[in-house]
Amino acid sequence: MNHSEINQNIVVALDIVILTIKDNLLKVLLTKRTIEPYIHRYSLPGGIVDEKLSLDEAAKNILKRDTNISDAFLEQLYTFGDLNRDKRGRTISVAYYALIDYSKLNLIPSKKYDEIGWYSLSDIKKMKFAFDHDKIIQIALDRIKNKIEYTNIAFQLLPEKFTLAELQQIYETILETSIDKRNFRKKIAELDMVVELNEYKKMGRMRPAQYYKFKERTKETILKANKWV
Amino acid sequence: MNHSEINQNIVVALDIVILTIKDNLLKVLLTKRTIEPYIHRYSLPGGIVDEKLSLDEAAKNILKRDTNISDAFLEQLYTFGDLNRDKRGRTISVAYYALIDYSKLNLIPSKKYDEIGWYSLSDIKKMKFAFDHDKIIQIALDRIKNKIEYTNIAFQLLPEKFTLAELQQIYETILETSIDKRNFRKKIAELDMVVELNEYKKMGRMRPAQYYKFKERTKETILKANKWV
DNA sequence: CCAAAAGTGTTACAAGTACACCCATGA
DNA sequence: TCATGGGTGTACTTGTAACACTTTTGG
Repeated sequence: MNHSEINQNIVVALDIVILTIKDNLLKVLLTKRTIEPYIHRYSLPGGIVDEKLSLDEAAKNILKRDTNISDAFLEQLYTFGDLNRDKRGRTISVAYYALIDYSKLNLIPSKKYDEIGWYSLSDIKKMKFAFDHDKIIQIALDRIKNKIEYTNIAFQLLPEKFTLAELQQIYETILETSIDKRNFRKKIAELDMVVELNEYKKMGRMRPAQYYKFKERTKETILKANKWV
Repeated sequence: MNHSEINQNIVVALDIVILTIKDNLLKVLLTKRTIEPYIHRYSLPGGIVDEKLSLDEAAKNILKRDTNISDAFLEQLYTFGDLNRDKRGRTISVAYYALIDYSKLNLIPSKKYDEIGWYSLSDIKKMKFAFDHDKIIQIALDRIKNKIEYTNIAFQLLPEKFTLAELQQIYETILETSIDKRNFRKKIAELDMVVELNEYKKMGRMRPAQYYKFKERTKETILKANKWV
């Protein structure tokens, strides 16, 4: 079969679940659609894939376009390919998810959207979404909840310098549990992934908290060794 | 943007890494191409996605077409979207992987292929592949190696009745380790996922081995609880 | 009675969990 | 001096790993 003979009518879109933590809440970047279909519903940042870009490049471009961030953690999530996802015609969406440090953020409003903003999980429960974007978000949340357990991706949500309480808060927020402070610190020390700095965060009239930084900021690392079952 | 105005020239393909275990070796189903491009190289079963089928349906169809199996474990793996994957034009491939019980197998030879067959990991190392199919296989192997640790997917590689030695062999083959027999049996018993049968497998002049079956044959189950880090 | 794989428990070690008090600061 | 979050160690429980012998069968 020659490629030019293929008469396949599928549009390839790409959507990104961009996550951050602000005020101890996990938040998703969403836009409110101003055009049909699904006008006035919320949707993920995304677009049609430019055929001259690889999927990873296309994802980077969208992230840059909507957040002005170009070095975040960005990973493919899943490809959504049900029929009738999009009323306009057959469309599959390659979904990605990104984790960004809120302090690095610089939102770029787009003409296409009248609202672009961060919404917490409790906001999301009440909202109506375009396409299957609620499902995409749910799968992204499941993924990060799972992945934070055995990798160091929590890094991506923090600035260069952070306190151990801040790091712990990231875990608690994502896993929706509380963690014992002493056990947490013991484990982090064992993992040998952070270095203490000689700087302290002053917070009102409390004892200042020591700042730490990650040894390897960018690289995703598997922390847990495999056991056989 | 109206869908009909989109002039995007990307072909959506779908490839499946079909895995089984035979003679204590993990094997992949491959075909040798008889047409250009990549003539005489090995490739995964797959094809162009029919726009009238969802991705999951398309994957099922291909699995059925090439193995005549319709109830196997089949899960989306990853979507490969680099430029120049296919010399003929821009193509992305939504890859799936499947685990099947070799004893259920009934290969359907296709005109398109002059050889369709099972190849072990040691075979694969020496072979030349079409497209990026070597990369796809590697990612499927990584996935199953990881997933066998915390789910019951090993089920899918065994027939209804099996002995504990056979189950253990599946784990040993996939994880490429040896496991202590007593510890393995203890763990399997704790997981409460198998039931003993009053049937025994006779094997020459050795003591017969008791047959077991899985409690829930079809459902994928998460076996390991999440810890916080 | 021999060869071959099936089957079975206990001990030692590592990892995870639970838990309570002192410290440093600014108001 | 007091209120607040930062910072620390130890005992207990659970899970994992190491290890050797008896059983059943057919030839």
